[in-house]
Formats: sequence, structure tokens, C-alpha cells
Amino acid sequence: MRVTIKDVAQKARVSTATVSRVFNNIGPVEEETRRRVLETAKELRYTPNAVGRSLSTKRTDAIGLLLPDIYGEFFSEVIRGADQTAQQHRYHLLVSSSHNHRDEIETALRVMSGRVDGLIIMSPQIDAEILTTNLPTNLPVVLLSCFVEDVPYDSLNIDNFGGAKGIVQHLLQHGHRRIAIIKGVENNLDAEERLRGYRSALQEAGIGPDAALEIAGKFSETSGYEAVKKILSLHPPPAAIFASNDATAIGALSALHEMGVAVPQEMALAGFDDIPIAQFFSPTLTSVRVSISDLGALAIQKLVQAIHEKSNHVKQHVVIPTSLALRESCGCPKPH
Amino acid sequence: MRVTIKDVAQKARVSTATVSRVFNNIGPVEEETRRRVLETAKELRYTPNAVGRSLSTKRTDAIGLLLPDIYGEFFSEVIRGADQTAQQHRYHLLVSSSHNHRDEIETALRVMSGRVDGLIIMSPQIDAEILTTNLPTNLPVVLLSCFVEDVPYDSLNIDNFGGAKGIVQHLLQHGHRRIAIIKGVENNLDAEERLRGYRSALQEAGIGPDAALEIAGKFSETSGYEAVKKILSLHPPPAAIFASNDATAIGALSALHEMGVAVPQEMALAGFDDIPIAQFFSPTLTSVRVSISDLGALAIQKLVQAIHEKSNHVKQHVVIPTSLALRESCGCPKPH
DNA sequence: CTGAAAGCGCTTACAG
DNA sequence: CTGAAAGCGCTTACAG
Repeated sequence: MRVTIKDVAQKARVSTATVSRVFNNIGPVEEETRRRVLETAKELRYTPNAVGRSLSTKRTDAIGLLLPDIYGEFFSEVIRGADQTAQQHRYHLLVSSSHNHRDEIETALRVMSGRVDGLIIMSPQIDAEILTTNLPTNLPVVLLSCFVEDVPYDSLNIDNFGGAKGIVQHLLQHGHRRIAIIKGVENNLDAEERLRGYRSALQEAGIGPDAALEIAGKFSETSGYEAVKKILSLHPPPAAIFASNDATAIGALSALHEMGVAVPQEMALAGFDDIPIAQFFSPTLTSVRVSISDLGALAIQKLVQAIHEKSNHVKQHVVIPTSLALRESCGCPKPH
Repeated sequence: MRVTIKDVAQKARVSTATVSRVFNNIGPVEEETRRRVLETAKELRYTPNAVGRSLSTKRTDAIGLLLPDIYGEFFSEVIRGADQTAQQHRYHLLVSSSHNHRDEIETALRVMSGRVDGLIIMSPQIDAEILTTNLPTNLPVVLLSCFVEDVPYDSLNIDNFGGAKGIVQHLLQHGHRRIAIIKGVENNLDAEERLRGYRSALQEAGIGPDAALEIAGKFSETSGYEAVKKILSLHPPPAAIFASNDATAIGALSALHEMGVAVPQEMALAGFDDIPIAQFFSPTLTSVRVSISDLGALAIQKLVQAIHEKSNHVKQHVVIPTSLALRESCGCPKPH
């Protein structure tokens, strides 16, 4: 069977307390004893059992990452950043995906609680109140892209409004007046804020709202592809499209190519997220830059801080700034 | 503090054994007792502690997923497929990435063992022997894209050889004779097998090997981009390029666009993996189709089976077939 | 410097 | 149908 601390203690002729001390590098241990314990442990191929340890320390050394339905490069970047940073802090990452609905989130929360020391929840679709009522109050939590207002948790949000407004202003500077938007998923915080930013930019430019230019989308390539078909049937068609994320922009670009519409000459295009692959399209894709892996990394950092500082941790609401990644698809020259 | 099974038992005036029975739906429990326990539990907001349970049951209900340095859509698809299937079987997913080196793998293995009921290891760079010497022999393991030969583990491998050979044969059928390959990462199993497939196709077509046509690459967009610069400086340049994965093909495509080389007219191009985004490029990208999310899902299925069947589980070595996703970049018409 | 013992939160034969 | 008690593998005051 499995070799335990008892086996090592017995064989090394010490108590389990001593073995424990050796393995945790705490307390004073005679050098000779330490050597003997380590040797015996190696001989027996002993590995401390994490579950036993967790039960007495009340730490799990694991962090839970709750993601919405994961798909595509955005989430892979979040996970990458989170995992790297978690490892640096000696935490494990328990990933759980595909939670867009209230009850799924609730189940996931229940199931994770007790197995993790803290939780990162990315849930742009879910009202934060649902979380509040379902979370053990003593569990440190960082909310990512959640609706937050007066919630007792740390939170990280992308500056969706500012980023969207900025990129639309840029399209305006290119001289375009009729600018369409392909919207994101309904009831999604990121999507709503980007829409607000789009509208705000137009309004400040003295351009009235035009519902016909606000096309439905779903943050997916396919939805961008289909949205373009609708956009091209408008009379007159717009001069530019702001896609609510890069996946959508990529689908849109594909459709424009297929319909023989030159980008950016006949139609300017910009996305949001600046996923790594954006710069490999032709034309290269203009986007709103968000350091996605940093987002995951930062969430972990905040959470680790919260875990360590315990109850005197001061909650923060951080808005992560964006910048413009100007490339060819909006009409800018290709940068080097 | 945390509310435990004792608190519930006390308040409901039963033993902890009874509370345990109610929550696990086992053994006979008087309906009236069950009701009272459940009510009390709800009142106290009791959630069973997973760590305590694990220690006595010796199950963790978690599966570890060890990935190489994760980046890009391929891995996000693996995780997606794995997580969905794991959830169906009521297992959690403990993800650990960034393991390309021997000692990293060893650390990860040590750290995970005891916290998971089984392990999926994707490690195309690592010799399986390293794994064998580092794994608790009683832990069920499924190897993904690992060098395997006579190892006592289940394994899943993509038919890299067959897929690569097939796509190169297809390029030959388009009439191309000078076909370059952009290779994958060195000492990587998938990369080596794809190279073998490429060579085999050429050889069977009576075309001798030409080292100048085998260009270094790294499975990344950037490496594909740079490889094309070298390829275009060949005299004469080849008529087609087989990129060892889609990321590489995408980088290559980007470079070809930039250099004004028409694809597929002046240069045919094909990739490998068929990542979802491949069909949104212009021209749409021909590739070797692998159902990546199914790969993750299948690995979980195998592992769950192994966990349940215990020691009388029969190890299998499964090779996952591929198919050709023929699109525009190789010269085929666009499918609908 | 070291050990005996209690305790972490559960489950599970065993007895009744 | 229910409970007392041992045990899972650790850690940690406490005592010496």
C-alpha cells in the first residue's frame, strides 16, 4: 500500500513529529536525525500526503478558477497567466469551466469550496448577488469581469468602456462617420460596456444613434461572419465596423474577404482583446489591447494577497487599462 | 468558524454517522430523521468538507492534467474537452502547465500525487522512462502524445505519421513536386512523426530527400513566419509548404501575404491540427483534422475507466485517426 | 532536540 | 434504523 509518515518514522526510529519537522523544515532537528529521516524516506519512496496535511493545516494550497464556457484563445491566455503565477506562489490551479448559468455556478461553487484556499470567478453573465449568497463568507474571492457594485470582494475589470470608446474615436479620426458595431453576447457585462463606449464615442462626435448599425453578435467567429452579411445589405453600408471582440472581428474579416470587400479600403475593421493571433491575419487586425495573460496573473496575485492577509485584507476594485493596437485593418500602416 | 458534521449532528440530535449517511444517500435512514438532518444542515449552511472526506475514502474526485508549456488554441481545446468530460463523471480538473523539462515534470508529478485519483500527462518532449520512475505505481495514468513503448500505462497518440503522409500525398496530387516542410519543435514526438510522414510520402512518390527543404520551426506563428523567409530564398523555391501545425501555417501564411506570394497559386500551403480558427483565414487553411477537444475528452474517459476498474484494468495504446480538411490554401475549392 | 497525544472532518465496519 | 469508535495521514502545542 501507500507509504505513510508512520512507516518512515518507524523505520528511522523517530516519531512522526520528527519526520514532519524534517519535511517541513521547521523546528530544530539534529543534523544526524534529519539525514537518517531523509534517507529512509528516499529509500521508502515516501511522499507526504497532501490530503492529510490539508486536514490539519486547513490549507489546500489550491486556487479555484471558475470560467464561463471556455472556448478560444482568450481563455487559454487567462489560464496560462493564472497557472504560471499560481505556480510561482506554490499554488495549484483547479479549473472549472462551462458555467454560464446560475445553477451551474452554484454547483461549481459548492463543489469547489473546501478544496481551495481561494477562488477566482469570471462570470460576466452572472449577477454578483448570486455569488454573494452562495459563497462561504470566509473564502477569499477575486471577481473577474463580473458586475460589481458594493460587493465585499476584490474585483478586476477590463476598461471595456474606455477601450471601445477609444477605438471608435480612432475610426472616426480615419474620417468614417457611419460605423457599425457587432455586439457581444446579450446580458454580458463586457459586451454591454463596449457597446456603451461605442455609443459614447459617436455621440461626442455629434453622430446620432442608429439602431440599424448595432448588429447582434455572440463573441464568436461565426457570429461575426453572419453579422457582416447583414451589414453589407444596409443602404448605404457603413464605412467601418467595430467588432466587440477579436473572434468576432476574425469572422467578419473572413466574410468580407469572401464578399470581395477590401479591408480597410472599402470597409475598416477593428476588434477587441488583441489576442495573439490577431497580428497574423491579412490585413493585420487592429484591436484594443488587453494583456489577457496578465489579467489571469493579476487575479492570482490579488487572491494570494487576500489569502495571506486574511481578514485585514482591504478589498479593491481594479480597472485594467487598455491601449490601442493599431494595425492595417483600420487603415493604419503596418507597424514594424 | 466552519460548520462541520459534528455541529449538524449535535443540533439534529443524531450521530455524525447518520449525518454522513444522509449526505451520501447510503444505508437505511428513517425518513423523519433524514428530513431533520437535511433541514438542520440547510439552516446551518453546512457543506461537507471535501478534504475530510478524501482522507477517509482515499478518493479525491480530482484528475490531474499535466500539459507542456501551454499556449494557443490547441491546448485550450484539450482543456475544454477534458473539463467537460471530467465534470460529467463528477471529477475535478487540476491543471498544471509549463512542463517541458525533466525536473519540472518531476516536481509537478510529486506535487500532484496524493491530490488526484489519476493523471493525464501530455509530454511530447519527455522520455516515458522519466515518468515511469517518478510515478506512484498505483496511480492510474493516461499518456497523451508521449513516446511510449512497453510502458505500463494507457496511452493516446494522434496518428501524426498517417496524417502528415496523407496531406503531403494530397499536395503531390495537386502536381507539386518540390514540397518544403516547416518542422516542429526539436525532440518532440509529434514533430518527429510528422516529419517521418512527410518523408515517407515523398519517398513513395520517387522524390529523393532534400535537406534544404526541411526548415526548422517551433510550432509557433513566429517560427512559421520566419521559416517562410528562408523558404523564399531557395532557388528555385518550392511549390508547396507543409507546416507541422496550424500555428506555424498561420505564421507562414502571414509572411507569404506580406511578400506578395499568392496562396495557393504561387505557393500551396497546408497545416496540421485543424484548430477551429483555421477556416477563417483567407485563403481558408487546409489542414489535417484532429478532434482536439475529443482528444481531451477521450483521455478523461480512459482514465475514469482505469480508476474504476482498478488493477484489473487492461492497458491500451490508442492511435487516434486523422482526416484531411481540404480547403483553399492547398489549391482545393472552398467547401460549403 | 525529541516524543506522546490530540485533533483536523469525514466514513465505515461493527454492534445493537 | 442508529450510534460509538476507530481510522484515514498529517501537524502542532505541550512537556520533557
